[in-house]
This record gives sequence, C-alpha cells and structure tokens, in this order.
Amino acid sequence: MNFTTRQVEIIEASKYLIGKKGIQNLTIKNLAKRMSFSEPAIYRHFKDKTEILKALLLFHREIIKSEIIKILDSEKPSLIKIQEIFKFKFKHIEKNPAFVMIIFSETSFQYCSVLSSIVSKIMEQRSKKIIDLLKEGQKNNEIRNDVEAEQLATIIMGGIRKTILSWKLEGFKSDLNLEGEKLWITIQKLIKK
Amino acid sequence: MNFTTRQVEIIEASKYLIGKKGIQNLTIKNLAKRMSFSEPAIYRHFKDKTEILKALLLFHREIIKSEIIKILDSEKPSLIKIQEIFKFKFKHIEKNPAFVMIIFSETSFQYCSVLSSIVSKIMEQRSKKIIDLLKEGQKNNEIRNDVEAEQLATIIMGGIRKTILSWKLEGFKSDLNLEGEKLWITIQKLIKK
DNA sequence: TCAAATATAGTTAGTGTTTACTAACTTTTT
DNA sequence: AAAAAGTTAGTAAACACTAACTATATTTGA
Repeated sequence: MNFTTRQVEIIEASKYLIGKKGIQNLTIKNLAKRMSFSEPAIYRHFKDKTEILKALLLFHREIIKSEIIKILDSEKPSLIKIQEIFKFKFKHIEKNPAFVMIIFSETSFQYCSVLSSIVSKIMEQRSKKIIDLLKEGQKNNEIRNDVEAEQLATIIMGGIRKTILSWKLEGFKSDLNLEGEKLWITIQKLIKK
Repeated sequence: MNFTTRQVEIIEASKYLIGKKGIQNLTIKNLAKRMSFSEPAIYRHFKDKTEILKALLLFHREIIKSEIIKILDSEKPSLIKIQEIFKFKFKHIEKNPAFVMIIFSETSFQYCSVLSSIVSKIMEQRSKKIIDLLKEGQKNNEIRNDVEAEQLATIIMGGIRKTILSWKLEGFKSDLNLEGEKLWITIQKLIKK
C-alpha cells in the first residue's frame, strides 16, 4: 500500500477518467493520454489494469477510513458521531464526484473476483462500524432499541446511497449537501429515543 | 412496445446472460449461442445492441408496473399497500435474480444516454408512487407526519436496494425474503403512527 | 572524484483477441 | 413470387498487453 509518486498520479488520472464517463472510460489508451505519455509506460508502474483498479480502491479506502476513525475516536454522543459520518460522506462525494462512479461500479467489477471481493469487504467493514455505533447509541439510550441495529444501518446506508444515486441520475443538478441534510433530519427523528 | 415471439425470446436470453455474469456477459456472440443460431440472425430482430437493452428494460418495467398498479388499486390501508409492494419486490428479485444485475447496472448504462434516461425515468416513477402512497398514509393518520414523505421514500427504497446489494455481494447465500421481512419490521415500526 | 555499469522510465511499433456489425447468399414461410 | 428469417464469411475498431529499443538517472568501483 505504499505507492510511488507516479503510481499516485496514475490513480488520480484513473479517478478522473472514471468520474468523467464511468468505469468503461478507464482504458489504458485514455489513461496514457491523460498522463501525456505512451501506453506501455503505464506498465512500468502497474502490472496490469486490475492492479490499477485495486490500487484505486485501496488508496481511497484508506483516506475514508482515517476520516471515519477520527470521528469514531472522538468523545461525542453516538448520534452526533453518526451525523458527522453522514456529513462527511456527502461532503466527500460532492467534492469528489469521481468517486460516485466507483461506488456504483460494484457490479462492473463482478467479472473480476479480486475487485469484487475488495468492494464487498469495504462495504462490510463500513456496515459493521455503523452497526457498532448504533448499538452503542442504543445502550446509552440515545437511539431507540425497539428496532435492530442491523436494520437501522441498512436504512441509513441505503438512504445515503439512494440519495447519491438520484443525484447522479438527475445529472448532478441538485444540491447534494442539502439533500443529505434533509435525509439526516428525517433519519435522526426516526432513530432517536 | 409490442414484441414478436422471437424478440421476447431474445429478451429472455439477454436476461439470462446478464443474470449469470453481469452486463458485460451480454454480447451478441453469447446471445447467438444461447439462442442457438448465428450472430447476424439477432440483427433480423433488433437494429442493434442498444435496442435489445432498451427492450429488456421496457419489457420488465411493464411487468413490474402492472403488479404495482394492482396493489395500489386495491382497497387497503396505505401501510398494507407499502408492505405488499415490499414483499413483491423481494419475491420478484429472488425469483428473478437476473434482474438484480439489471437494477444495479445503472452506471453501466451511463455511456448510453438513451438507456440511462430510461433507467432514471423508471426510478423516478417508482419513487413518485411510493411518495404518493406515504402521503396518503400520512393523511389517513397511518403514517407519522412529523417527517417528509420524500425522505421516507428514500429510506424505504434505499433500504430495499441496500439489502439486495448485500445479498448479491455475499454471493446470494442468505435468505433474501427473510432479510426483506426483517427490514420491513423495522421500517414499519419507524414510520407508523 | 569521475567514468563505467546498471537500474529506471520512457519510446515506437506491433500482436492477438474481442467486439458490434455487415454484405451477400440460402432456406423457409406466407 | 416475394417477404421473412436464417446462413457463412468477413470487416473495422477497440482492447489489454508485449518486444525491443533508447534516454536518463543513480550507483559503484578504481
């Protein structure tokens, strides 16, 4: 997980390409053009295309992970922590629209077991953190405990994903942060005790 | 939207291929093999590949639409109607796993504006129906009205999608109908008055 | 210290495979 | 007789990737 400068540049270029026109826009040819050098030069830095996608996923996972951990490690009520994760996710996506495409490319990765297992692992870890947080909140009497934390997590994560997907399908026109806030107001009313 | 027998057969074959290995498995070659005839024969029934995908989307939209309308037109409380839509969706998916791939291929269709606009229209129509149903429920005092119907719809649809996605990423191992029921129990507790 | 050796990172030109799709012909149905 | 639905054989473009060569740093040894 230690990438060279050039590797990071290639990861950034890949992100740019996927963000622009989706995963099928990430070709070695386009990547080389974006990097302003020849196609075979790419292969001096990554064994093959799968390695690039793998690096892209892992590189971003780390960025998000460290941010989430920062939130989790703070001494705040669970509900506030969830709210902060909420806000971070929407801010991160709006700042980094390329990542939306990557998030919604799980199915495109399906042909490649290496990539699909990375994606499902990332998602599982996220779910687990949210579930733990919700359980903590239930214990501390911040969150209602007549419902299961697992299902609450599904609703929260699903709601976030659906909001982002709608934003994407509408052509990124609406104000994503605003939609995120509206969603949070509702979720917070539904789950708090 | 009137398809010939052969066209329907090709649609079914496409569904089969996508269901097996995702959208990238839908090639003219594979389609011809599945239909047990030559590649150019496909083009006697559809102008190009995009037309096939378009037909696939529209054909299925009709099937689901008619089922949803049947539920909506019945004389039952809103909450029951939502529950029935819920059940139908999970049953439909479990019976028809091919369709999961299609649902989660929005991003794969993105390169083609015709297809992506069909997908976003379908989704918008679905959202609208759920929102109307929720508003009806709020009016009739079945559903809490301290939250906005739009956001409730996002949560419900997002929750369903997330449940299906997790099921897919786990390799279709868990019992989807059971997961759907657990989700419904939670959602119902959260939204009812 | 500085030239020779070597490792690194780029180039051009090309390969084999897969893709959607077509031209031209033949068989089958109406 | 003609329209519909199939066939074989093939095309052009896109794709990931490679062989072989070259320029440029970096390291090493007298």
